[in-house]
Amino acid sequence: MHVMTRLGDLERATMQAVWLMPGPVTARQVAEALADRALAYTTVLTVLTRLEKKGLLARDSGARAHTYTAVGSREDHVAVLLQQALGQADDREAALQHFARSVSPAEAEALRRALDGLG
Amino acid sequence: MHVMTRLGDLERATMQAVWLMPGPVTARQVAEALADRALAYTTVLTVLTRLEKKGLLARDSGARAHTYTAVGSREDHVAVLLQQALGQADDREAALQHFARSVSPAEAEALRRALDGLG
DNA sequence: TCCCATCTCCTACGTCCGGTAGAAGTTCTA
DNA sequence: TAGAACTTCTACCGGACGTAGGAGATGGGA
Repeated sequence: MHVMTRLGDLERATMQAVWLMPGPVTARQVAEALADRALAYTTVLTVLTRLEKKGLLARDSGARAHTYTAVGSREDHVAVLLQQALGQADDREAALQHFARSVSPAEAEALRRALDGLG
Repeated sequence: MHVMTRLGDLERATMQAVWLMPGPVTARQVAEALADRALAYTTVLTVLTRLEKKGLLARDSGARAHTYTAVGSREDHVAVLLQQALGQADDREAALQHFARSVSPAEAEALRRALDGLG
C-alpha cells in the first residue's frame, strides 16, 4: 500500500460512504450517499477517479456503470495513517508511550487485548 | 493544543531542527541547521512565522534576533498526529487493534510497558 | 558619529492539491 | 431513434507551501 494516503474532506467523505455500503458501488450510489452535499454527478466521478489513482479504490469497468470497491478496510486505512504519524517520530517507542497515555481507558484496554493476542 | 494544519516538508524539517537544538533558537541557527537546503534567510523566517501561527512554535521577540521555542515536544506532536489519525476511524478500538498488529515486536513491548504503567 | 551587517516585516510568485463541474462523446433503452 | 445515463477530458478556483526580494529598523565597530 503506497504512501499516497493524503485525503481531502470530500475524498474522506467519499471513502466513508464506500466503506459503509456493502459490495461494489456505483458513482450514482455514492452521489446519493453524499446527497446532502448536492454535488454534480461528475464531481463524484472525479473524486472516485482520484481515489482510484491514490490506490484506495479499485474500479471494475465491466458493467455499463463502473463500480468501485475499497481496496482496504477502514481499519486498514487508519492503521496506515497511524503508521505514517508514527513515522514522524524520532524515537518511535517513546512516541508510542506518549500515545498510550493519551488514549481512553477503554482504548487502552483494547490495545492491551490486541497486544496479548499477538502471541 | 488545537488541530493544526498539516506540515509541509520544509516545515517538518524546521521543526526537527528546532527539536534537536536545546533551548530557544534564532532564525539564523535554524538556517544553519538547514544549510544543506541552501535557503534564503528570509525563507527560514517565513517558515518560522508560519509554524508560530500554527501553534507549534512560540516566539520571544525580546532580543534583537527573535528566538523560537517548540511549544510541545516531538513526542507530543506525534501523539497528536496519532490521535488525529485515530479520529478517522469509525470504530477506534478496532482500529487500534489493527494498529497493534502492525507495530514491531519492540514497539509492541514498549506499548505494553506504557499501558502497564498507566495504573 | 556614521555606516554596514543583520534583523524583521510585508508582499509576492509559482506550484500542487483538492473541490467543483461543464462539454463532448458513447451507449443503453423505451 | 431520441433521450437518459455514463464516461472522459479539461478547466477553474482557492488555499497551502516553498521560496525569496525589497524596504525599513537597529546595533556594533571604525
